Amino acid sequence: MTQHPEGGPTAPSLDQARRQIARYGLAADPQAVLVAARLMAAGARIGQAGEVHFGRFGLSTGRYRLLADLEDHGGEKSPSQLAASLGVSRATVTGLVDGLEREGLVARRPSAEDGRGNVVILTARGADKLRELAPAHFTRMQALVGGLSVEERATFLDLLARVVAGMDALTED
Amino acid sequence: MTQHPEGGPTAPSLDQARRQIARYGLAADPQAVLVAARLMAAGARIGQAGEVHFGRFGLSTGRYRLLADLEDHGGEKSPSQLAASLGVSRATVTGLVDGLEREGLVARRPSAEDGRGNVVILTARGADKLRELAPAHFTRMQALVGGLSVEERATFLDLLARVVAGMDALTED
DNA sequence: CCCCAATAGTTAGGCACCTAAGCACAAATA
DNA sequence: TATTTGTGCTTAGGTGCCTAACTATTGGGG
Repeated sequence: MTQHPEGGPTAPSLDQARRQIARYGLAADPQAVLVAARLMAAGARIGQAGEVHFGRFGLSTGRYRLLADLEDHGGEKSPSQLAASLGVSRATVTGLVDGLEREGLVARRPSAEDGRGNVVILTARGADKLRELAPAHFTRMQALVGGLSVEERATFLDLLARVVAGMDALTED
Repeated sequence: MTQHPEGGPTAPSLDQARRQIARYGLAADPQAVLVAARLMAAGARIGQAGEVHFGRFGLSTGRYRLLADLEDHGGEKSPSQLAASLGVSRATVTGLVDGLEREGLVARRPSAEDGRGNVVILTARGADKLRELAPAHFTRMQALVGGLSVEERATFLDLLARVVAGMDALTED
C-alpha cells in the first residue's frame, strides 16, 4: 500500500503551546509561539507541495528555479552567480547542474574569460521544458493564494516580509 | 573561506513575475504570483533557519519535533503514531529514531501487545535535552513573530491558515 | 485450522541542502 | 619574477525527507 504522509499532522494547537510553556515554567506568549510554530509547519508543507508540483514535470523546486533564473538572465550564467541569486551554496548548484545536465536541459561550457570558471547555458530542450511548464505553473501559483482577496494578499505580503526580516536579524548572532 | 549562503537571494520581484508571465503570453495576476513565490521562498528560508536554530543544540527540526511529541504523549509512542502526528512517513521516523537512539535521547523497546511493533521511549537524557532547549527555543519562536502586533499576528494566522487550506485542495488532484 | 490480506517496521535508492576540504587558476605582493 | 592569497568549482560526507520494496507478524474468512 502507498504511504500518504497527507493526513494533516494535527497542526500545533494553542493548548499544546500553552502546555509546553507551562511545563518548563516559562514566560512566553502562547499565541506568538503558536503563530511561529504554524508558520514553520506551513513552510514545510508548502515546500513539499512545491516538490510534488514540479515532480509532475520531472523537475524539482531547485532545478526549476535554476532553469528559470537562467532564462531570466539570457540563458547563460556562472555557477557562482546562480548560487548567489538562488541563495544556495555553490556545492548545491553543482548538484543541480549535474542533474539538469544529465537530462540535457542545461550544458556546461568552459568560461572564455576565466580559466577556472564555467558557464551554464540553457539548452533548447531546457527552454522547451520551461515553456511546457509555464501555464500549469503560473496557474498553480495563482491558485495557492486564490483564497485571499487582493487586499488580503497585500497585507499578507507585508506581514510575511516583516517576519522574514525579523528572522534575518535573529539568524546573525 | 567559509561559504555563507546568507546574502539574500534577491527575493523575486514584481517585475520579474510580470516578465515571466509576459514571456509566455499568459493571463496570470502578477501580484498573486509574486505573493505565492515569496511565500515559498520564505518557507524555505524559515525552514533553514529552524535547522540552524536546532543545530546549536545538536538536534534538527525533525528530531526536536519527535522528542517534543514524545514528551507530550507521556514519553512513549509507536513509530507509526509518531509518523502520523508528525506528518512524515514511517521511513522518516525510522531515520529520526536511529539518530536519536545513537545519541541516547530515545530508546526502542519491543511492543508488549504487538509482536511486530516497537515502542519509542524518551530517555532521561532526552528529557534533559528538552529541558535544556526550552528557554532558548521558546524565546526564539516568540522573537520570530516579534515584529508583529498581537492583532497582526492574529490576522497573519488567519491568512496563513487559508493559504494552507487552499494548498491542501490543490494537492489532491 | 490454515491461508492470505492488512499492518508494523526497516532497508534501498533518490533528491535537495549543508559544511569542509581539495584542486585549479588568477591576481596581488614581495 | 616568484610566492602568497583569494576565488571557482567539485568532491566527500552528513541530514532530512520521500517512495517502493522487502520482512515479520497479526487476524479474519474460507
